[in-house]
Amino acid sequence: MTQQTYRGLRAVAIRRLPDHVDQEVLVQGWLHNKRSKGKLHFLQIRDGTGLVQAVVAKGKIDEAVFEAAGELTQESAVRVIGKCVADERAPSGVEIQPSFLECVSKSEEFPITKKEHGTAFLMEHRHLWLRSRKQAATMRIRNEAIHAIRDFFYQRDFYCMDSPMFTPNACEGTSTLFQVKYFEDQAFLTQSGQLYGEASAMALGKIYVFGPTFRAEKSKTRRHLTEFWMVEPECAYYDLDDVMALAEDFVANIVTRVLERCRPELDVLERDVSKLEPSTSTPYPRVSYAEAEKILEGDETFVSGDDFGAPHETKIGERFDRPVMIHRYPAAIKAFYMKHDPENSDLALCVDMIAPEGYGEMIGGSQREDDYETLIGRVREHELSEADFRWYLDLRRFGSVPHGGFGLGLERTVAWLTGAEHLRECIPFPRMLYKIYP
RNA sequence: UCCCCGAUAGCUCAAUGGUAGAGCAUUCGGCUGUUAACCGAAGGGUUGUAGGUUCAAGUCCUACUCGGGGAGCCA
Repeated sequence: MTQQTYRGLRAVAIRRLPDHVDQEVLVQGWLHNKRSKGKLHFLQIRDGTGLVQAVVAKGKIDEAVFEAAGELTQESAVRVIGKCVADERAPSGVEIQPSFLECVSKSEEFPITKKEHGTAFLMEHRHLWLRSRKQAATMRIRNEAIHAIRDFFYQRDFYCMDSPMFTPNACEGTSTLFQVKYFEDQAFLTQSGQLYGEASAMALGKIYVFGPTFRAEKSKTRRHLTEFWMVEPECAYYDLDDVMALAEDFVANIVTRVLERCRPELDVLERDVSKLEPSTSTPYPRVSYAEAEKILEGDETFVSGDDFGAPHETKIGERFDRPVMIHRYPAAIKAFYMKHDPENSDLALCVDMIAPEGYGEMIGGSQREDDYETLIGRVREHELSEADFRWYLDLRRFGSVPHGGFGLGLERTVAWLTGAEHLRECIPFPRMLYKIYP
């Protein structure tokens, strides 16, 4: 048995139809929309790979089939066999002239119609919203970005070394974590795989962690999710300059790949690709925290020495046509594991990459503290549990080397690539503050 | 946690304190090249909940509930 062949024909993906012009094809999908004009029905059929129209003409097909086509409702499942022909009048350049049409399953009245809907309504119907053109296009771009990420690391001899989702303690001790019951004990959902990534890098040299991360912060903005995907490369024998070089190569590679392979999707999303093109080439601009501060001169909302807020990042990001890397923040506002600048111990050897067009912080990274005594001092200063960090401190006892890495937020990257208004459109089923349905 | 905005037909929205309306969706009719097709007709409402002001409240006031955006935090 197979569903992939029917009446002697193998199903063709709609995206591949231009390769099958003047052939008899089988298309299996759903009715996206129908435009009926008397003795002519235009059926817009989608199958997840694309959209094609089938033209059902009275007199050229069984009367019963013509009638049935007229009764198809939006999102009914349909199977069509017919000749694939090129026609200028067809939206996709090709169309199908059916000789056979079967309604596999008639759809009830579909909640998402051709007119506009509010986001609250659409999110409530996320499971159905994913069928719409723009949402599907966004998901295909997300897919391409994921493959670009894995290929980038594979080609450079990085090993995928995923970190656990369950952790016994907070990684950084800063953000709020989700608590879960772990048999008789308490555990947390990971907020970063980095510390485990460091252990993996000491084992395999260059590694990356790629998985979901969880933040219980009560953030309620278009730039936040409580569950999101993060890629975290970590490399032995890397300093801050190496980390920044890797970060810009990495992002430029993703942008280039998406521009090469996702033009139809970017068109559907009406993304202005000229805004992305500069980001395909490196180097990316690098400014120190001190230099970034000067850009904000005169901004009364900014306090020197503090971290940049979202509006400040936007303001700095707008100065450049591609992502900008801000490095060497005051160590006081950064995590305990970051190495301090030997030239100014008040600064951390860290970098944030800010996306253009106000998409915010895409990457956060640093060179890590590799000296045992210094690190244990920091653990104490931050009042973290030495016992919990025993294994992490061990990494500095057994052949410690300079190392570093960064974390890239997948959804923020996809949001920037697609020009999405909300991060929640960049993941199939977003988890947000108080929102866990569907 | 704090600040701002909103809630009217299945959906998106309109309605000077005075008879609650349109487009889409649905149903019926028309149309052989539609591009969110179009044209004609029909059904569809306890205006988020509870109070209050008023001769009269969708509209003004109070509280609550739910939703949206932003701040902080970060990817």
